[in-house]
Amino acid sequence: MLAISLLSPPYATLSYATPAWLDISVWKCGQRVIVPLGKGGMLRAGIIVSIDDSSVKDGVVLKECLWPAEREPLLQPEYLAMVKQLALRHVVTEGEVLGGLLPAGLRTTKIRLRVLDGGKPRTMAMRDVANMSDIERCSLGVLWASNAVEVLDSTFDAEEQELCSLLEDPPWSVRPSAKRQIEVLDFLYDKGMLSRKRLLQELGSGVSAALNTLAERGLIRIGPREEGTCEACQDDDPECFFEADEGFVLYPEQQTVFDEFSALMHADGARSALLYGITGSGKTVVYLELAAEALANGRSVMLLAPEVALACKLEHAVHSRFPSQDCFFYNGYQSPTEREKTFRTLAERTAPCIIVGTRSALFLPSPTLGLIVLDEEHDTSFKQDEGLVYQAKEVAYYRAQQSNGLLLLGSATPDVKTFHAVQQKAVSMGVMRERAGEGELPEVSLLNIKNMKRADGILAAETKRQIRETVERGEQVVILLNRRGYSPLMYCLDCGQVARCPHCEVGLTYHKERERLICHYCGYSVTYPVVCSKCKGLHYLPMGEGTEKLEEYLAEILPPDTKILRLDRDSTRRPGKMQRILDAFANQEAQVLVGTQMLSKGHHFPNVTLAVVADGDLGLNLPDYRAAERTFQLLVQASGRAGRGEKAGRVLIQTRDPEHYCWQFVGSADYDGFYAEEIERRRKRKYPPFVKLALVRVSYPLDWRKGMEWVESLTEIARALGKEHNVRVLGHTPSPLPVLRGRKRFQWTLKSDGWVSIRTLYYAMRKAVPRGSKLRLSLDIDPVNML
DNA sequence: CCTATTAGGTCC
DNA sequence: GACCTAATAGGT
Repeated sequence: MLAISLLSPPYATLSYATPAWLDISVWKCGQRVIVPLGKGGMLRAGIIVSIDDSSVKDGVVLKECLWPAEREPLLQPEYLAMVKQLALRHVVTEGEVLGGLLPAGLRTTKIRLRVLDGGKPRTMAMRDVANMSDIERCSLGVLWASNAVEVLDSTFDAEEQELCSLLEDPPWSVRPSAKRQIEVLDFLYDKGMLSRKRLLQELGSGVSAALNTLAERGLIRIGPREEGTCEACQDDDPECFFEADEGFVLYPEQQTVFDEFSALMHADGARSALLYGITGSGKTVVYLELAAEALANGRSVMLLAPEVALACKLEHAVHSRFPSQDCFFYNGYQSPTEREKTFRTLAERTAPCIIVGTRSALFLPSPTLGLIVLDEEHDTSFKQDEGLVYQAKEVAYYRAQQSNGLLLLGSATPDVKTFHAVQQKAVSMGVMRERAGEGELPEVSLLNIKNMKRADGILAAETKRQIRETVERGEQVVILLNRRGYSPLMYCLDCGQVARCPHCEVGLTYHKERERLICHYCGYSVTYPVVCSKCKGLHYLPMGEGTEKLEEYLAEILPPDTKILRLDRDSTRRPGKMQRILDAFANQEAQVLVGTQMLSKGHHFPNVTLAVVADGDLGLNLPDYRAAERTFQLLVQASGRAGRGEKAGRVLIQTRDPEHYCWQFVGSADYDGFYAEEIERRRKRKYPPFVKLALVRVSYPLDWRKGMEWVESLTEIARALGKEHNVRVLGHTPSPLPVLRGRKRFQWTLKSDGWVSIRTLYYAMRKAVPRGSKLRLSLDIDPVNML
């Protein structure tokens, strides 16, 4: 009997009989197989998770497993153990975990068998095999046993390989009457690079002609991805100053830390360590030297960064340091084909190698890992909170432990939880407090803008003066504003109504370049001007500012020949665009760079002497116990942007809340001080790491009248069980975004001493909801994003 | 009383 | 997710 986890709905683990048409030795744990499901005999792909002869409960007649999708199993027992662990932890099925982890090509039933029995080669789909008589299947089984049948993997349609990407930014240079073309362009702008197939699927096959026209006129490119180029940086990174083929001379501080960690890596048992090094202290060099050591011991290395661009930098560094070493690059933005290829290659590989990528790379099968590095470990991107929920740090910890390797977390502003673990002696720590280059830490000053009127715009007079002076000196300025678009609120001048998203009840953001109002939560958009839903008026007053407006405003107040660049999600839609903007700024083609927080991470501009944080409080008012931590981390990272060259840098932070406790520490980048204060607050208010905290989210369609009843009865269940299991249940409360994508949303906050009781409670709540209900329930263990 | 729609439950 | 079945509303 085979226990098989299905890789698509219902994602259950079901038992199947071993069929007569194949020898029992064909079936192996971790193997991909094709099975029938339901009365219609639909086909599903699954993974064998165990093989035994225990029986199922009475009345269930086992179906037979149809055919293996491969001869040797894709997944090793350790991998399956990890999947099981994740499923238990997040109270989901193994099928849901596997379905969320495997590249699309490894989850499909669309494989074909090729029969080479001496006659004319035949190929057949799995459907054909299912329709055969038992006798035919048996003879096919004989051929399989004699290796006369091979599996042809779902060669994706040619259309799947034709990737469409934009070559221009909005506004589009097409006739306004070309509705189809505009539809395609807007869609690509929103979703990024897409295959022709998906495009036709989503927009209807009617857009086919529009696609061709656009390609001909050079507005889009259709074709396979160019080999060897990566999404984020299309050419060589100017910062790759690593000498090929030899190690570095480490600074004394780096050497000390390296020696400590190297000893740790060779020790036995579970080991995790924190590399606490200020910005510019040269953490990457330490990672690479440790990697060299792991490889020398015949063990593989994983290097993970919070986002693609940073992972890309790491990859360049790896290539320079280890020119002849196999290095695999993996991230969620690669095409399914590309990801599948890497997954398969690594599943078979036994020789040590280096894997570089973002959080999703953590789920690649790999040869025994000696070292896993999470750079910028405090970054919230390491948590996936949509679809399959996981915290990369925990998965990394598990994998490191499983393979007896070292987990190394690196940051200048560690996660409070991680630092607490260091204090508890659960994690070792190495400290680097010196900048490896010349640069001195910048001088940080706060600017109180509490009394500034809205009409004055977002920059205080003093800020404007400093920006102007810096530009006039021929130096560069970086300005951070965590709000993209032109203006986040549009007031109707006739009735005072704010333009809102019909699906989410949040204000629509005006994007001037595209002449559109856009919902930043669900992507809904309408062309501007639009009639007011209440009074049918057409006159709006844009209130508040986003990066687009700030860029425009700066052009007005700065000398006319000043070049200004903008870096946010809108200006970087096209592949390679982000790198081009960063390069242009690094080459001093512009004096000012305006951007959202994507700018604060890891980039390095020697001539920047002033960094301005336009709205320092933006994060502080979020309904999240980590608001202060987040703000502190962001601002210290941002401060690191100024003064990385020879000239001294200054950082100017505008705030309406200068009394807040986090500012005194931001100024001197005093992490230790901040930590001491923050941990005391958490102890007093009973927040993690002193309790386990989870969020149960629920949502239902706006028009479903029974929804509220259900939520109320779930609260009762939670309360009753909470008392019994010593879990504090707060809620139900409307989510911070009470309506999203046309669904009403509520949440419960659960606090407890242990995860087990929280899971028990959630499990009971979910059991109360019938499957297939309009109610969607999900558990977020240790949420990173309270929205 | 018949049929179109929908809510609930199962899939091994 | 797709499909089957039972329950229900709405129409004749």
